[in-house]
Amino acid sequence: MATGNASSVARGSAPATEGGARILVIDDEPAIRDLVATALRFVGFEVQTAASAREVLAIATEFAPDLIILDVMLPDLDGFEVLRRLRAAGARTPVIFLTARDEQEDKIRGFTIGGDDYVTKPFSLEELIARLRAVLRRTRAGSGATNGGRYRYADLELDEETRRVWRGGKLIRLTPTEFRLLRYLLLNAERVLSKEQILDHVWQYDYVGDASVVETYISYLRKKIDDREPKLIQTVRGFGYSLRLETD
Amino acid sequence: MATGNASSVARGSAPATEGGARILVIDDEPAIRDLVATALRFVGFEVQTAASAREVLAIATEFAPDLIILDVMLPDLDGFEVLRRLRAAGARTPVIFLTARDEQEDKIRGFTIGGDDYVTKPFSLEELIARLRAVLRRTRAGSGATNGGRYRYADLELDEETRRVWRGGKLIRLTPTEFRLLRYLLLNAERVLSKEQILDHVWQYDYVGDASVVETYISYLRKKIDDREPKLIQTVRGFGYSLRLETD
DNA sequence: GCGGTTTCTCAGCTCGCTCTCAGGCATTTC
DNA sequence: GAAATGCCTGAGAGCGAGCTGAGAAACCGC
Repeated sequence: MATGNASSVARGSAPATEGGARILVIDDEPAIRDLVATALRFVGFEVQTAASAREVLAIATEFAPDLIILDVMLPDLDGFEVLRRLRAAGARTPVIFLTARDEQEDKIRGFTIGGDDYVTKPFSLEELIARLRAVLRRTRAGSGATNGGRYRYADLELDEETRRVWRGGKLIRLTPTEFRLLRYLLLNAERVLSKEQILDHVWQYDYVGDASVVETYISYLRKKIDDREPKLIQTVRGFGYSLRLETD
Repeated sequence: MATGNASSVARGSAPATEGGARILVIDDEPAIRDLVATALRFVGFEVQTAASAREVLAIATEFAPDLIILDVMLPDLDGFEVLRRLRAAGARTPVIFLTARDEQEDKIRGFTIGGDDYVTKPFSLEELIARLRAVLRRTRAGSGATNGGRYRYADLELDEETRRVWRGGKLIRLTPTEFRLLRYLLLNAERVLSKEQILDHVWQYDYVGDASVVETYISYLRKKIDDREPKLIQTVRGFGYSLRLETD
């Protein structure tokens, strides 16, 4: 089988629902801003960034984003105030807040009500993107038959809302990390993913430690979902892993 | 065995009855107005808002809402007066009053003899939405087979009108908070709900304190309704809780 | 006001989850 | 064939999420 053929897979990591939705990312730390922006662009979103609250309202009008990712702690204005002004201006654009774990919970609460949501730093890209898709799915509801955050490959199935996973119709219990890992593999089915890529997406961005955890978790997943034929998780020696049917 | 299809409940947070009913929300506090509007939109209602009594009559004609949520204390006119004028103008639109706990309750009672109702601030969204559905159900009666605010999952049953709960035909006594929590879980059966989501919906909007109360109440509920097989309340470690049969 | 109920906090405990590490197997390279 | 490298997996340490009992505080009905 030809190497470098993984890219022939059109589906890749951008489910049809993406449709090049526009995302506005606001964070004053360039590292985070770029990390998020790059990751989002890579999976097919159109991304605009800003470093301060001041710019948000103007850009929000001009760029007309479908969703805003907004750091709570900004140098000039507090994220909640930004949301309030947005809403006051009549904008319904859903917002996902980025927040440190212990920034007053009570203030953050109250944002899982509408389409809005929040993600605590440090996060994993997988988790952020999953949340983002969930919000987009919800706010677009009514546009009819959305697949409801359900992903499939061969006889493997994953449901985002109920966080359940089936292999051949049989329910499988996964731990949080196993779930994120499998979701990442599934969304990138047939692609070869390096251990570093996997670490970058599935683990929190501040994770320090080597990539051997990935091996361990692949092993866990294999025991749980790949204990039967046909095997779905393939090792690509020297490169990484891939979720696919080995057709040769 | 059919995977996870035990639910007779219209899943998701928007029961079929909603049918995009139009709700007009009047409150002068932007925070409350937005909170309610967002939550209602999210569960599938069409929402219009206003900040003062003056606007009500005009909008009520133009927007033709199916229900009005009306703060009693408004800067310009008192909510009762608004209702009086509405009725005088021939409008039958049902009203739910929002009122502080100690605004003369007797006065309120006098005004809620029709299809109307009232909710005291601070309220929980769960409670407001439940009341609202109840009023709509009543005023729409005659349109035939409404399920009468009765929700079911497996052998668990909850009656909105009588506030009663059965497990396997046996009546269970629940405290108010336990009831709201169970209702929220039931209306979102099979979904995984985070503790924060639960707090936002089931507890009063001004609750400050951490999410560990949720754990306590889950524990209470388990003792009362889940003291037998099959277990219905599932912990999804690292995410939250879910009401469902674990079919494995 | 009083007794009972309900709500919420807290601390101790348990157990699940995460991650490290080491020895073994497989594959590649020399 | 031997050595080197890459990957697999079992064992186990450490941590922290979640469970629950106890009790303080608030609330309610009379």
